[in-house]
Amino acid sequence: MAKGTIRLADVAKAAGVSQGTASNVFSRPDVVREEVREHVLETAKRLGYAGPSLTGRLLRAGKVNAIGVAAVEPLAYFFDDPWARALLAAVSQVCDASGTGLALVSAKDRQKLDWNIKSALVDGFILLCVEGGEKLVELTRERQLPFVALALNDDDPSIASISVDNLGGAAMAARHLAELGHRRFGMLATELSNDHVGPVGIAEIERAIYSTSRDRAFGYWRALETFGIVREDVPVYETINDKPSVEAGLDFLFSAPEPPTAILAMSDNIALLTINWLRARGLSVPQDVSVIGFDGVPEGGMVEPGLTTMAQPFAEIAQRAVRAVLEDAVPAEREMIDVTLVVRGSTAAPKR
Amino acid sequence: MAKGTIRLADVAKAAGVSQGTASNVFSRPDVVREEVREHVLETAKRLGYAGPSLTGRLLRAGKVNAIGVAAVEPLAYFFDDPWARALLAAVSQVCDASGTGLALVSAKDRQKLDWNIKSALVDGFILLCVEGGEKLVELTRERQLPFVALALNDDDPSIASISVDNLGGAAMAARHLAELGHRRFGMLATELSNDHVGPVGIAEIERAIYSTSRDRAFGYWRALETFGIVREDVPVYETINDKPSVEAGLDFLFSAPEPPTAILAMSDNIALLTINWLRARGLSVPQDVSVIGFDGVPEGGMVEPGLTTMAQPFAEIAQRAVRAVLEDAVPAEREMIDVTLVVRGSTAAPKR
DNA sequence: CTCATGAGTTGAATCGATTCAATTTCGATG
DNA sequence: CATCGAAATTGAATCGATTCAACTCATGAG
Repeated sequence: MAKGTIRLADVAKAAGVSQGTASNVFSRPDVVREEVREHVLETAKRLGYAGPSLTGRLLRAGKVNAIGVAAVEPLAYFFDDPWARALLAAVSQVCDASGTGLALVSAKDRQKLDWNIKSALVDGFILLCVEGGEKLVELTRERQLPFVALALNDDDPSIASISVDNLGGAAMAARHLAELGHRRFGMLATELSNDHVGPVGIAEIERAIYSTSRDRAFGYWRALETFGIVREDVPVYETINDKPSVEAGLDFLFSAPEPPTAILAMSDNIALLTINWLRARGLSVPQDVSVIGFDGVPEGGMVEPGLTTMAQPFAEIAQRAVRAVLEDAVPAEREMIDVTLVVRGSTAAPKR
Repeated sequence: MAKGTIRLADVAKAAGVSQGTASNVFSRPDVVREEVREHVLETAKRLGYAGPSLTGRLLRAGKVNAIGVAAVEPLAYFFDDPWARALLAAVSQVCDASGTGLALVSAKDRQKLDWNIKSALVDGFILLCVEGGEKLVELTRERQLPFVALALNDDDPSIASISVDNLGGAAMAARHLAELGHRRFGMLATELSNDHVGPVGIAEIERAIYSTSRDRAFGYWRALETFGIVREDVPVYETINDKPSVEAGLDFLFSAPEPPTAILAMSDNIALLTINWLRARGLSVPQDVSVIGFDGVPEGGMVEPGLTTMAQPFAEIAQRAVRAVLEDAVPAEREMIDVTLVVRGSTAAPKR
């Protein structure tokens, strides 16, 4: 019938009311007389009006009612990486509850990421700064929208960020194992520097560019030292959080004359890979080797034996992050959140 | 300096050019003289202009450059359910490549879903119709945007939909096991009707409201019958694709006097739960019992033994779905996609 | 009978960019 | 030197709703 699509103005005219009233029928129905409202609604239906156009509404309102989650990774990362998934599941729950939309923004190469961030229809961003965090922050800043950075490897106080207590958490993890009686440890690290995989020394860790990994290492060391174990005695292997590098790390750690009885894994991902590797070698967990992870991803509770780990309170992190974005995060706000020790089956006293 | 935020008009005025030119600087830079362009760009930067407002641009363009993926499930479903994840990972890859944004839309209760679909800023929808598909389609229709339904349990030809060949795939799965020599089967079904869990008879399957499950059952039967196995001899247990109901189903199947040597699972999820259950009972897979799944989720390749399954070509499905939405799906288009048998370690010849 | 009250309605201004026909500028050509 | 065409620029209309001050019209009080 109509030449183009039906506009609010068309409905208003057809129903014989002003555009203002027609608008109210949809966005503030209580203010218009029931009789009129029904008539307008009916007219709208008759005309096949699809409801107020969002863009029109947006233009005036200036709010999209959605937040974006961004990372310097391909989009699929959000569905593949366990940590990202756990976090997003939590974020989506908060969004669900508050009626906020969720848009995924990402790209591995800078060019595209730039464009994606520039053109995402959102009111603010949650930044997953696992890698390339500064780039991401920089790009997002230009957009002049509120944002909050998660897991940022940077202490710039002008960036609103939420992170977990890596130092304290790692210390708690190491203490747990030491208290069980372990004395020979091996550490499997997440990224410390760019493009490096392999055994690393103390000096390299101290000047690591990724503070998350560095803090976790420091935390492990600090706790172990109270048990008389010095850093020099704890071999460390840097992985890139994937299967090949973790297995290489395990080959390295277990080729030592006195292999470790406990593995300090800086992520649950690494820990889970470790358990599989040990199993395949005929080593049983936790009888032969104890393994502790970090993050508290749901997968850790679904394997046998369950993974002992330092759990991040994903729900709380998500809650705060979303709120911060929605309420226009105070830029100087830096929050630190505690992790909790979750003891499951992958840790026990050493054999003898 | 400016009272509010900087608009394009402000930049134009400050740079001493018309608004039209200023607009061109950003959206069609090639058309404006380099000299002028640089001057405007510089002015914009000086003023702290955040780039053309998306809403303003949108209003004119009428395109958001993003698609929504919707399901009648809580948002977290997209990150928790293996099938949804595999699919979304594939969809996101396509989106990434084509520079299309991705928005997640969902809600368990109808009220909210309605609102979410109405207010999602997208150019079209991909509908995950695992459950409550008709509701979803109905709601989406009102929005008058292109959409394509995946895994729709309905044969309405007026709905653009893409689905896999459940019948043929299931037949291939059953044939694979029968050719290995299996003769005693047990079937663990995904939902056939609403709110029912437990053993089901042939008649109930024939009048199942979910065609996906029904077709898979028919497919299994068809193949088995060519091996002389009649449907009456294949016990079927209807699950709701979660751990408790699957375990109840296994209790049922294996309490028979002659327990099955092969399990036909209608989803990889069920198959994986089955393998765990069997393991816990001291039954080894595939020596004691063979298990075949359906879907081809990545998890199936990461467990030991690997899961034999009928793999959906997620990448292809995603590709077609996204294209259909972006190119305004011809409503009468119904596509059927083949699944392929992926043989891994969970199936083998029966013991003797 | 008048006036205040308030619910309901109207119409025009507004949000911020894009677009396109019209106009100006400039260089090249006959 | 006049003229033509291409390139660059301008200005106004436009997208589709929301908002708010102003207005209408009953109703009830004084």
